[in-house]
Amino acid sequence: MSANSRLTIAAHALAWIGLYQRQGHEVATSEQIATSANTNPVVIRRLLGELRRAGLVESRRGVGAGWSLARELESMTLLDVYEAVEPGPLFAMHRTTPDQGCVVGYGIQPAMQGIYEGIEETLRHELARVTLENVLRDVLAAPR
Amino acid sequence: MSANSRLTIAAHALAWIGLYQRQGHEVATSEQIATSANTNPVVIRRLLGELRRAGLVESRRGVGAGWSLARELESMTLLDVYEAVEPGPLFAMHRTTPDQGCVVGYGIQPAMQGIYEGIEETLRHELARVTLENVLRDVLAAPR
DNA sequence: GCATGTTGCAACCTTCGCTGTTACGACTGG
DNA sequence: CCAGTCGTAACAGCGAAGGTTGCAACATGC
Repeated sequence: MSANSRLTIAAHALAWIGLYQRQGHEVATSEQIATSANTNPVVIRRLLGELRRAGLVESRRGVGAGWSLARELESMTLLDVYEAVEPGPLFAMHRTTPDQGCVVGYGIQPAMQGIYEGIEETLRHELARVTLENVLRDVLAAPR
Repeated sequence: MSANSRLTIAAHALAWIGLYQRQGHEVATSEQIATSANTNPVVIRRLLGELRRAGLVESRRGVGAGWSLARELESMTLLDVYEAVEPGPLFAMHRTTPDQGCVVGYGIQPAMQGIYEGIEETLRHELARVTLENVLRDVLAAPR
């Protein structure tokens, strides 16, 4: 599976904003987050833009602008983040329609569809069990 | 997540070989399977080669050559197939090391690693619950 | 009202993995 | 020896994602 770091970076950004706000700051800039994540500010803005559409963060413009949480970290789960930044299904069907004249070619897609749906439902359930507060706690618990 | 059809095609190929053998044939050719899956025989050979390394199928060369199952479909699970054809982890870390001088940058990777491992374990458990016999049954159960 | 700092967003390049395709050697049964 | 099939390398095409640059939009302070 072509591994995708979008969920990781998004969690990183949310944890960073959350911690920064607890230290008394109002807003965090994409520049600061990008430095922590060692990437480009535009990448962060793109990701946070998707999180904003999902109602997880807010942004201000102008001088003293930046990003802030729209909800408490306790009320955000990895599922919220996952659905905000990962569009498609986990497993894909054939890129071209299989031979509908063949018994297997005809039945394989509905069969796999049903199986995959169950598995993705379980995945979503697991993601929903982890809040961003859990993530931040784990981050701060890392041994020096 | 960039969706990947490898697991789907591999399951298709195994179901096809299994059904073909039940119809009294000894071996299936990559050409036949490719026709059913509407793709190129080389793609099938590559995938089946990985399944052979995992001990799920066997191949013969020479005249009358082709592929056969190494085990019964009942004893193969989607987890076996998944591990044979999907190399990496489901979720990736940052492509570049985050800022180790930042608390979040320092702790984020171990934190996410632990979370992801739990989730992937659950995913593997779900995949292990589905046998290729289940898949073939679902395939044949598709309404006409 | 102007300077400043930041977001919003488009455009483009690079990289990477997968698929598709061609080609050809290796192998084996007849 | 011939024919059919696997085994595998090589390469092109595609799409997703990240990285980068550039610039307009915006809000705040002076």
